[in-house]
Amino acid sequence: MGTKERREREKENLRQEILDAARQLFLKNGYENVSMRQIAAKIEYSATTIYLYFKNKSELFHSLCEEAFTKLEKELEGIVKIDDDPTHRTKHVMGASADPVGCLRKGAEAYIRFGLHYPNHYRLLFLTPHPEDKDPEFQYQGSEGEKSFRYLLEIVSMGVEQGKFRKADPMMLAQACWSIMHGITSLLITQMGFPWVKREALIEGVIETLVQGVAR
Amino acid sequence: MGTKERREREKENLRQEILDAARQLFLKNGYENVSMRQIAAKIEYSATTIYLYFKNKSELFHSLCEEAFTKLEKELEGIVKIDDDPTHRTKHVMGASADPVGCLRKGAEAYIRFGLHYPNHYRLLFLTPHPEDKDPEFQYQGSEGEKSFRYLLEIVSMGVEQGKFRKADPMMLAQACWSIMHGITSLLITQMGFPWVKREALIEGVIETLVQGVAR
DNA sequence: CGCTATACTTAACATCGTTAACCAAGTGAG
DNA sequence: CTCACTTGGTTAACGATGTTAAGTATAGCG
Repeated sequence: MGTKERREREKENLRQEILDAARQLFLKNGYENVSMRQIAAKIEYSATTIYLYFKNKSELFHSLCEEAFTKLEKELEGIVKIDDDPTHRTKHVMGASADPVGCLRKGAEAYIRFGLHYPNHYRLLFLTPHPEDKDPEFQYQGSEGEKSFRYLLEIVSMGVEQGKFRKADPMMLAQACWSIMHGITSLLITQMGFPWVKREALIEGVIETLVQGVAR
Repeated sequence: MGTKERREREKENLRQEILDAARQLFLKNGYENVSMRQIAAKIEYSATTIYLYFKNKSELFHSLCEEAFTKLEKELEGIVKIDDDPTHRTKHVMGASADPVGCLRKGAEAYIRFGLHYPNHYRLLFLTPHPEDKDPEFQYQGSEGEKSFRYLLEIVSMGVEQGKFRKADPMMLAQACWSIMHGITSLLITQMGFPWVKREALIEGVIETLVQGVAR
């Protein structure tokens, strides 16, 4: 009677194959330049088969986004340890003696490197307009993206609390920090024709500006 | 014998009509969501006529970009006055007594407001990938975008020179500043579903971080 | 008047995302 | 065992895209 489960397993297999093929193509060519037919060809199925597993191209894309966010989250997890209480009402950083400035610096570095290492993923996550994000249907809460942001928020909160960061609303400050990290990451990805100074120096310069800007 | 000139004039007229129609549509719907046929319909010509005036959709789009950059340039011009010498070898800001910190603050504010006021223009300029930007054919020098950046570079150079900004390569610092301005602008445009704090407070916070970060 | 260059259009191509209709194979019931 | 139904896949098609090739009307000049 394991036939039902076998079917289930095979279905999940194909789903993964689609995701793998789509990820490869999206990463190489970018969202706009890969068609459903190309993805289908890569796994040797007909194009319409994909629609049996994903509502449309956008949903397929979003699945990969969540995946990318998880990757980013893992990356940040190594830098800050968060202890999430079961009520989901408060969170606190492990080790009150941790260094917010150092965390911010390393977190920013990790974030930027992540974006530059997976430029197409990053593009998908933050540079491609998602029309449905305005829909009430779409909710940010609980998404993988939210979790990543919480890490940053924790660092900033701690910094403000310890008096090491400029006195300001932590949420506002965290969003400001994010926008700064995002600025350099996205520009380096999209504006490849611009005559940038040496990349390492620029990244270091931005991070320095960020840290100097929020620390007191 | 003015017929030749009249023809010329009429041709230029239609070119402008195309640009006007395209601008309106691009601004309302974004690059990807407007077709050559739609533009053509708006001016009541056939789609192929556009190709007599512009090589393709991308070139049409680039023309509008230059236009948008000019707008931004004008905006910045009001804040900083630049005196460009004819040799194009050196530039210097008028009034050595000018305040770099104040200029940076006002410049950043103008930049961000520009992006938020013309979100689709901004998207076209900085958020849409331009494949041809990697081609050697495309050169950044002399473009309208370069001129805008030069304003920023001048402010920063002056700041460093006067010892009011952190001691660092002015070009690097200017690029860092730009990336910070761009970060908040682009995120506010693209991530409309994110639970931002009050917009004014956030912008103020980012600018404050920027200024604190580069000033010494 | 007739020729030619100009300005524009229609038709077509290849490709896109997506839907509808179809088909073959496996499952379960009588 | 057989018949109906479900499952998982296909082919064909629709409307739309950017772009090119071929055709047409018109206006100006000899």
